[in-house]
Amino acid sequence: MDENLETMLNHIPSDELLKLDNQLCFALYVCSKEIIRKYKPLLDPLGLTYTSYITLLALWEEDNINVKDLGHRLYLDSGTLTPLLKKMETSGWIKRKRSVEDERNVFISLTEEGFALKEKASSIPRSLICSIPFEQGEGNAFDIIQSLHQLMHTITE
Amino acid sequence: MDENLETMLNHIPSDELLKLDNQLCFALYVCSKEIIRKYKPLLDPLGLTYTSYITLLALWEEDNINVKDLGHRLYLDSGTLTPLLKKMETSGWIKRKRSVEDERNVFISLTEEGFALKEKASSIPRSLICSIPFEQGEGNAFDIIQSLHQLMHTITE
DNA sequence: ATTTATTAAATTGAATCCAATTCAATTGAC
DNA sequence: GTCAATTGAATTGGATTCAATTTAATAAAT
Repeated sequence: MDENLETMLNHIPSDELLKLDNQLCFALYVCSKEIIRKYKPLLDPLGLTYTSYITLLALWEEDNINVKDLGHRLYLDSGTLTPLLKKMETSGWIKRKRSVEDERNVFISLTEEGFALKEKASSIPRSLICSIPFEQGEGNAFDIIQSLHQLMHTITE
Repeated sequence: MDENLETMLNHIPSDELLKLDNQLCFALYVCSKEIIRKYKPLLDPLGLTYTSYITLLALWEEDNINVKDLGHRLYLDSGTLTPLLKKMETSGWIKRKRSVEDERNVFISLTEEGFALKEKASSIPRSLICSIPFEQGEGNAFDIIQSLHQLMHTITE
């Protein structure tokens, strides 16, 4: 079995390759949506959406970062981030401040409230993982995360 | 190492659990978005979006299905499907027909054009998998799909 | 120095998605 | 048979996302 992937694929009929359950994209898409849905009841009480949550996760690790770098970290562009960050500023969790050295840059920093939210959010990852009834012996969350990161880097070069 | 997951989690500091790269949701979310982006150049020439593509995949497997069952298959609700299916009808790929036995049901069936599109789409899965430079020895697309399906079922009960 | 190119954010427009509600048809309870 | 509950689609409203464009600031080229 030392044929390469391409050769291997040519031995699989197109009909099989077109089945919904054989699409990597569909499996990712469904898992992503469904797991994000699971966060909702945990985030709602904090007034957070999924996107504002991951933005805070990024800022709790690295504060005072410009929109470009934040977007690079979160795989989001300014079209998504600008309105989100404006809302988060209104909510009082972050400040947006244009750089004086280079006025093209807008730096995002946490407010006291934004930083304090970390405490309240600290139970979320545990709650979430525990809410997923992983089978014994089945690859657990950590294993899957690792595979996905490998995939993520493979996809995005 | 026969402690359960919950006990294990309690030995990991909250700070570690709150890191962006340790979130299962974020890894899924990024992989999902990035891989869907990779489809765009393949789908654009056929006039398909990602959502209409997976809808056709479902219909090529099972034609003449009502909106509810289609939604169940695709993990989408009528709020998403109704406008999508109307557009796909306008494009000439499907027909929507209200059932006479039970007028609450709308059945979706492929037109000749919709069925014929399957030929043109048949190269897409191969093109896509080949466009991802999987490392030797790394889990390949098929392995990941399998893990994700397990996860999908675990998440959605 | 002036012009050109590049960069970072912001804006615009289209598509997607979900949650909640509405509406019509059907089923069930009595 | 009538009223209430349920069901399947459709609708509405809000949020998210990306692609493409615009604007302003800076850097580079000549």
